[in-house]
Amino acid sequence: MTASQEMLKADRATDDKSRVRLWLRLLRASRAIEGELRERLRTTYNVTLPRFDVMAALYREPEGMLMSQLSKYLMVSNGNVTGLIDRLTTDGLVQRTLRDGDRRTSVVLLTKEGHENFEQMAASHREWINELLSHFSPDEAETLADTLKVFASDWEGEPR
Amino acid sequence: MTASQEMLKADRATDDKSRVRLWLRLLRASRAIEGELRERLRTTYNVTLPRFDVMAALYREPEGMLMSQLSKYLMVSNGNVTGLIDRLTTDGLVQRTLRDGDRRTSVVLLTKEGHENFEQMAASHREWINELLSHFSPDEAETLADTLKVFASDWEGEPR
DNA sequence: CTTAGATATTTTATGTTTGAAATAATTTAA
DNA sequence: TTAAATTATTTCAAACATAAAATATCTAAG
Repeated sequence: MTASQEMLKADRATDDKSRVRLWLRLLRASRAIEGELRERLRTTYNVTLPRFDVMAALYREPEGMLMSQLSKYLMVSNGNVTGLIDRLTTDGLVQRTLRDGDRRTSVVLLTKEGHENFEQMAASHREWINELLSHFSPDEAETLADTLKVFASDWEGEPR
Repeated sequence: MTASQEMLKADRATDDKSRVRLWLRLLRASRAIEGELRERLRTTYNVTLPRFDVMAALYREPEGMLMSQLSKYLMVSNGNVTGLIDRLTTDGLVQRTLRDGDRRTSVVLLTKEGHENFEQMAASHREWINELLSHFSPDEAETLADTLKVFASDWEGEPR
C-alpha cells in the first residue's frame, strides 16, 4: 500500500467518526429542543407542533400558499398536509380558497382568528427559543446558523 | 431610558433574531438529513427509520435495555417504544427477556437475526452520513459536534 | 377537438407518536 | 405486615406521517 493510499484510508476513517458523531449530536439537539417546544406549546396553548409549524408558514405568506408549497416548505408529505389543513380548517384557524382559474389548486391562508391566535403563540415561541438556546451567544448563534446554511442551499429543493 | 437599558434592549433583539434563525436552520438541516436517511433505509433495506433507531440503540448494548431506557435514550414516549418493540419482535429482530427479579421490567435485546441485519444496514448508514455531511471537513465536523454537546450535558436527562 | 401526459390534491393503508389512563409489580413507611 | 407511594410498562384514542394509488384538472401535440 502506498503512502497516499494509507493517508486516504486514515482520512476516511476520521471522517467516518467525526461526521457520524456530528449527525448524532445534531439529531439529539434538535429532538431535545423540538420536544421541549412541543410540550410548551401543548401545555400553554393547547396546540400541537405540526399545527404551529403550518400556521407559522402561512403567517409569513399573507397571500396564502398552495398545499404543495406547504408540503415542500415544511418537508412533510403531501397527504400529511391535507390532514393538517383539514383539522385546522375545522377549527376555523385556516381556510381554503379558490383564486386562480386552476381548479386543481387550493390556496390556503390563515383566518383572522388564526392570524391573531398565531401572533400570541409566536411571541412565546421566540422567547422559549432564546431561553433554550441561551448557551449560544448571539455571535456564536450567527456563526453556527451560517455554517448550517449549506443544507438550505444544497438540498432544500430536492424532491422527496 | 438609560444607556444601559437601551443596550440591553438592543442585545435582546439581536439574540432574538440570531437564535431563532439558528433554531430554524438546525431544524431544517436535521429534517433534510433525516428525510434522506429515511428514504434510503426504506428503499435499500425496507426498514423504517424508527426501527433502525431502536436497533442501533440495542446494538450498542449487548446486555439489552429496559423499555424505559430506550424511551429516554431515543427521546420518544414510553408508549411508542412498546409498539415499536412489539412489531420488531413479531419480525424476529428483537426479543424481550425477563432477567432480574423485577417482574415489572423486561430487558429487550437484538436477536441473532436482528444483530446481523443491523450490521449490514449500519455500514450503509455510516457511508450515507459521510456523503450527506461531506460539506463539513473532519475538523469542522469535530468542532461543530463539540459545540452541540451542550445539549447532551444539559437537558438530556430531563423528563418529558 | 381529442387524447396523452403532466400537475395538484386527496384518499387509502400502514406505521409512528403522543399524552393520559390503566395495569402490574416493587418499595417505603407507619 | 399492610397501605400508600413509586416505578415500569402497556393500552388507548387521537393526531401525525409516509408512500402509493386514485381522482380531478390542466396543457399541449396532433
